[in-house]
Amino acid sequence: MTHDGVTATDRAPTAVAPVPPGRVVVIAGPTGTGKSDLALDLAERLGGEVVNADSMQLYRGMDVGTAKVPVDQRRGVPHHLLDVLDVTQTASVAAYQRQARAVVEDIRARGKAAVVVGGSGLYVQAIVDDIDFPATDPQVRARLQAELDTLGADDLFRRLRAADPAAAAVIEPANGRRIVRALEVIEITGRPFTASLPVPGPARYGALLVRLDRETAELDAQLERRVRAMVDGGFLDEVRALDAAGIRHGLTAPRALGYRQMLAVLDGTLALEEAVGQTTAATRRFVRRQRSWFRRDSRMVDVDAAERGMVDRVLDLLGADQNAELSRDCKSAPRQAGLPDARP
RNA sequence: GGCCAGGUAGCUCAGUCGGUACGAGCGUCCGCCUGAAAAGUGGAAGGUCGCCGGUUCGAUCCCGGCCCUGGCCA
Repeated sequence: MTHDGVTATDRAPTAVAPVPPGRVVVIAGPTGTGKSDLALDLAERLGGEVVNADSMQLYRGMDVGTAKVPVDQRRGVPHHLLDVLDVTQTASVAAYQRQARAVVEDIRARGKAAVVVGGSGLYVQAIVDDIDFPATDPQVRARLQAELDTLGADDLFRRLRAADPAAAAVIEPANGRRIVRALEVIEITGRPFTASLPVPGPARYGALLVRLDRETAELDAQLERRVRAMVDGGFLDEVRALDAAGIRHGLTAPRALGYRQMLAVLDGTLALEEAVGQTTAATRRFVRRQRSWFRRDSRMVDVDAAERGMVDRVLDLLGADQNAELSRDCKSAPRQAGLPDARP
């Protein structure tokens, strides 16, 4: 874990409202909007620590392609949950949830602010919402996956419809991935797969949820520049090294934006220019998906990345919110029933 | 200048042996999302069928002219 000496005690003088210790702020939103920078600024001003909520930055060695903030640019602010997985390992939201909550709780216990940053919507929700992930079983999963490959989605979907009509009603017949998971859960737990979303109650830890975004045309142009800069910055070499490290044997890492394309370039099946174009296009599509994911969360506060003074703005929001936060903390606010409240 | 191929959805292209374009992929927009989530997936909106004229009850499809694109020849 990256844990360089922290000297964030000397904060810049500000006129914003004071922020109580132990606060949690989440910086979410589409990729390429400058979340990492904003998070770093906030952490610096708050004397806080950064917690990564980006599924791909979890991987060791995936740096330029994931736009991971280089160690020497972290300004001494401790960063957590970066470089915790080998590219051959499969990422898992449930595992991430446990680790991330433990990290956030540890930071709070030390009286510091936690700044969670990332564009992986489900990961952010896993920290802040009461999502309970049913267990998994590699054996069962592998078998179902094999059946999906040989029999096809239609066949498994029929099975799901028989086993759990409610789940079949919400899952698309062609979505093999979700069908497999549903069947897996049913088999393991012996209970129907309740394909229902968690009710978005108040965010855990009284977290402030910030949705950072910027105008589409500008963001799209920025993405194009960014992909180009990644390639100029040694993206291909990075992927070559990861290839040697066995990234192709991984399930998650080799499918990451850009990495898939660079691997094709190494194979000689894709021209570099083509790869750049495809990566940009895929990233654009990803941004649209991220937006539709975050859009539905009414708790989020919008911040425009083009706006000046974003940091003060967020600090103000944190300060203004403090009474609500304090009362929530002191009086054991009712969480949703049936779930362990992991707050310290 | 001559010959050939072609001009159909934003892009690449199907198709209609004359009767309201079953169009497809990509893109765009909107949505879904419970141990792979930078993954996986559903839907919608888009077309004066190059232009002008002719034949015909009726033309994107036939005829003539013109414009444009690519190739070949000179």
